[in-house]
Amino acid sequence: MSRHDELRRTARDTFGWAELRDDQLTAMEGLLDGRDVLAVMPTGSGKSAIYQIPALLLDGPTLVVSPLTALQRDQVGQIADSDAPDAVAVNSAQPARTTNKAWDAVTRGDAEYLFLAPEQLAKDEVLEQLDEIRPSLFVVDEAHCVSAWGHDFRPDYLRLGQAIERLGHPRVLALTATAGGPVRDDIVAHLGLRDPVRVVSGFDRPNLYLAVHRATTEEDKRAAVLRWVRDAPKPGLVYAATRKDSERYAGELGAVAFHAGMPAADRKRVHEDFLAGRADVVVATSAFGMGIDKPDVRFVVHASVPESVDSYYQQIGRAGRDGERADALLFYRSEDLGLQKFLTSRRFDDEGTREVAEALRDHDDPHDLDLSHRRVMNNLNLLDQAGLVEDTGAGFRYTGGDPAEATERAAEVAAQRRKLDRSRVEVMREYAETSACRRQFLLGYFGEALDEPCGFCDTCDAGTAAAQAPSDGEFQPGTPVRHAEWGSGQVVRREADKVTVLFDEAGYRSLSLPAVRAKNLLTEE
DNA sequence: TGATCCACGAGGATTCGTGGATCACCTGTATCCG
Repeated sequence: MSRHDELRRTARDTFGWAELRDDQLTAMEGLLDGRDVLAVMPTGSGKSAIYQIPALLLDGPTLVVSPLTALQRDQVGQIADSDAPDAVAVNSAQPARTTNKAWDAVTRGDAEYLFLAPEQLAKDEVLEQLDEIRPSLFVVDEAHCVSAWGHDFRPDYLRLGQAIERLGHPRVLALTATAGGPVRDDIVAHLGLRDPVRVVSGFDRPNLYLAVHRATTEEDKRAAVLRWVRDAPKPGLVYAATRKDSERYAGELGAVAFHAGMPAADRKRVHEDFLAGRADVVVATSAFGMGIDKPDVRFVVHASVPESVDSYYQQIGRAGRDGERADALLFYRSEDLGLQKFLTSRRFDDEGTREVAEALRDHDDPHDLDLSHRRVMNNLNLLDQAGLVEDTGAGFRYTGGDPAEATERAAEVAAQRRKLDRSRVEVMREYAETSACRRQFLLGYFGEALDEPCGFCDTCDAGTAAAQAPSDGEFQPGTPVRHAEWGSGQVVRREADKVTVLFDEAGYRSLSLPAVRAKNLLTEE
């Protein structure tokens, strides 16, 4: 039997899936060949199948790293409903007895799938257990979290690469629904994927109507949001930048709020009410959405600009999954970018970095310092990225010399990261302010070309998009270029008189084409 | 980064502009304690 047939038969007999698509098969075959795989596919396109099926054809259990315990529960339940072998989860929220039973089941081979959060893999005893059961497949679900959260919020995400090595580098599958080029590279680099098979399926969501409503004052914007949402067909989602704002809009709209500051029980209820259709409109911070797969969401409104196109695209992707028309509308004031810049401008933790460097130099465990876990890990990650720390598997080896100098090198790494974050905010500005086709803009950002303006966004309707279409073949997206000051980079977008480049060091920059031509600012490489 | 508050001072009489200080704040898991 051919491998395709074998995969298809397993899909049908065990999971009841009648068909597998080509991109799913390509990714699965990569795994069966022993390759690492990075799969970027829209939600609802059967991403989980990519590991669930090969897992049954490979010897040894499958480890799935997933960011939320709620998602883990859903997945365990979904597998339990199929004819596949058992799935179990290990996390801090369950009784020790349940965790012990889970480990036993995986060790004995009774359970095939083991779900964990990345924080579990930071624990020695967990890695020892995993070393014994020798997983044959290491899955990182929602892999954009490596890039989105690993650099500050959940630093254990950046340690997954070391965990993979420590387990003898089983084949690795990284799965996500949103990742532009730099995010993909970040995932590959931090997980240490070896020459991975990259499967990227289409980003376009042609049934989403893209539009931006510009406002000059906060009051005007607020009134416009309220007016629009009241008249819009429901259900829908409104994203606000702050918790306070989410509650205020919810109050004014007679809708429900959702943010991470709410009690867990309330959050659960909002989530369930929205899915069940008991709540028409949820006004949320970025906390809402992961794991939401509701087909008939008619709009995703942003009452304030988010911090990157990656986040924006992920959030509007929750609309119109049924394929019917849905609206993705951004209410924009350029002043709102300031808040995002503030939020992404983490100050470098000079003192903490030096303390961690000193502890490592003296062969002390940095976790014994009087610093939070997050602070220790973030500084450790910075030192690692500056090339001053080596993970030997048994612990960290410090190669940084003088801690004061090491701190300076780490500061440079942090500064570069900040530059990239800020330039990502600037790309959001460009999306909001462009008169070119918004769909071409978004798809271009993710490295996908759309030859003609889409005809289904506000700039196309206004007739400005057509005028912005580039007239010649110079500086096409994907072209490697060099700039005297900003070094090397890659073109990500091209309009009639403007080109946007992602520079390795300086982040995203937009340059005026007449100036580029007149002063010969960019050379194609 | 940007909004807001307050003190201050010119110069005018309950005004108005300026500058400095202050504050705003998105994401989850694990662990400990009562």
